[in-house]
Amino acid sequence: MLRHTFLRRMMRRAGVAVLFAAVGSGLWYMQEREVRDRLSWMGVPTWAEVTPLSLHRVLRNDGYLLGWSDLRVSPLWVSNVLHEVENPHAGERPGFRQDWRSLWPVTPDSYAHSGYDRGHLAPNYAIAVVHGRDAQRDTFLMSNMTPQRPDLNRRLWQRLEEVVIDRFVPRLGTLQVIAGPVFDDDFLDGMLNRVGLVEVPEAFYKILVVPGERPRALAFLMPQDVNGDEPLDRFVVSIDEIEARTGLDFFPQLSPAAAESLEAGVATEGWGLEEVARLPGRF
DNA sequence: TTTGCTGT
Repeated sequence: MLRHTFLRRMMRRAGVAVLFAAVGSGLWYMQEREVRDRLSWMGVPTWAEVTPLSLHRVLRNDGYLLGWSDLRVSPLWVSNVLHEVENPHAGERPGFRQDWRSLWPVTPDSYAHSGYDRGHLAPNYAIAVVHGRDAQRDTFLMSNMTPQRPDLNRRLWQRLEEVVIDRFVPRLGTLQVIAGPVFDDDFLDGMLNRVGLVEVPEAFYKILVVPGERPRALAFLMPQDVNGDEPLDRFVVSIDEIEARTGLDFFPQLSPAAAESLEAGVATEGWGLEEVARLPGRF
């Protein structure tokens, strides 16, 4: 009899524990979903085809999300939202920091004497202005860096980032931005072509979307090997082309019809791209 | 007001 009540009491406790775990993980899941929805319109990028090289873990940062590949030792995509602000102001540049969530030791020194820059994917200035100081600090995590040639990083890519926050956002309002690297198809080349442990991309993409009833998109694909003073509109591509080059599926929550109309073609009307394509660089 | 590196 005594034994019987003891068992029942234990069962009840176990039940309560399971209930707590279920509610807790349910709440965690809902909150995670809520954050992801806020930081990534129509869902975070996913892989079109499951291979070891396409796997990524979603790392949550202040102001942006990042898909981390443990095999490439590299981000595969970063996603953030930009909107207009009253008085744009960015604090002083914080220092580069190791991101312990990457597991692999990628330190601020890892790129030294490599000939490559530590190139931001989620940009310092735009994120700082829109999302504040803590978000700005998060853009300096080494997990947000990819090896970029200086002429790309400091010139062409910098001009693109400047045009996005200074021209496109005021003109079009809120923008969903996704940026990331493009890698060589060859597995062995990828294993050998590294800065420290980090795989060196052969190109970079940036996708801009104006969300809404009839969303509009503009996408760029820029190779490492540029002079830096090329007009930006030379690098415009369709989202489908970026998906083909990266193996990623962007905006997976779009219906097939909506995805087709947004991603299949190139439509530059309305962006004012001609006016900004040749603006000189800052550096 | 926006990118970085190297050498001291």
